Amino acid sequence: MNLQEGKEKFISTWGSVGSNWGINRTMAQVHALLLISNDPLCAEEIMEDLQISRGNANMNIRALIDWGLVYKGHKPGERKEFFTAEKDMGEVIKKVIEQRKKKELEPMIKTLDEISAVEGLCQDSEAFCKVVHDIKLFSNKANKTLDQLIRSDSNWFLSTFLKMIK
Amino acid sequence: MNLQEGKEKFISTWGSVGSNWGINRTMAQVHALLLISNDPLCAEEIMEDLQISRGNANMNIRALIDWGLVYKGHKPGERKEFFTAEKDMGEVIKKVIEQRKKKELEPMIKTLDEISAVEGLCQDSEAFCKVVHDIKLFSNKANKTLDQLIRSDSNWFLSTFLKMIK
DNA sequence: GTTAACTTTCACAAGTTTTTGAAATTATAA
DNA sequence: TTATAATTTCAAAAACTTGTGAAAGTTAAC
Repeated sequence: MNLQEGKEKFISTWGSVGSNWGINRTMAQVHALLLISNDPLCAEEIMEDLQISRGNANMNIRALIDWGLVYKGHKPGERKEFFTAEKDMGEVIKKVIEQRKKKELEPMIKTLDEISAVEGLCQDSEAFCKVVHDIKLFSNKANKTLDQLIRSDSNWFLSTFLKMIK
Repeated sequence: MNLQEGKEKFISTWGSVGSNWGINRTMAQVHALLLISNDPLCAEEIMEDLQISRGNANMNIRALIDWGLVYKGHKPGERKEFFTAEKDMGEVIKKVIEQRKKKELEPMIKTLDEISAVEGLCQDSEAFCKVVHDIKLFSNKANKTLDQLIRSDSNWFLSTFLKMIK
């Protein structure tokens, strides 16, 4: 495998990993391309490199910026925008967690609270009562911890995280 | 909200949570239905309750059994199979982690190792070299830790996990 | 062994998500 | 300003995923 093949492999692997984390394939590929690029790239270069349409490139770059995984920049005298990836993996993980927390965990907690409030839940269905209780317990703790992680400094976060997981 | 509405809400919420964890919507709904049921259910009952076809029910029950999230059982004198969900949330989390580790983390580690072996990687592209190194570091540690979690007793796992995340 | 109840399979249908490309909009260098 | 390079939008197309139902395959009670 040479450098070029390595880059292609990295981009496609990161693409499929991403799609298991709520980041669509192209979005993750754009991120991967920027991650391994020494210099900022413009939309044109991204389209060219990944062989995708202008609209697709734009949408996914925009989404990456929303997630805080890509930054927009300019070069003096140039009109077009140049993009850079967040390369600090601690930050990348934090940003992804933040999005998933907001989209998944928080709505689930809200729903579980509503369900817990149902009259006679625990009289009528023992299994249901217990499951709701267990998941609530778990997700509330997870929610608090993730908040702390998100708030923490990224170096501290990654090193603690790596230590924590041994 | 009454009990019935609560159940429906739980099933649909669990369905959408699941789909962010590599479990398709129907598969997660079947799991949810079995989770909150006091007694084992047969295919017919699941089809009826979730209003899905026989084929669909069968495929998803099968997949849940493969993942270890649902168990097959029999009632004396009855020919058909009855299904029960794994209700220990520690086990549920372990099983999901196990699958994702196998499908995502392991292939990624393999690819990163191949890429690291590329001649002159670090001479030719500093950014690429650094990113591959960082991700390798992180994913190898994560891999080892997840192995330990998967191997550990589920009560120990959940309580440690809850403590760990504060 | 026969039969009927139950499970599995699979080609096709329906639903969902992603991508395209051309037109509309915006922004800036001259 | 004006010309034009660059970005954004969006409806339609393509690709992908999931679901259906009827037919084929199994299995166990009799």
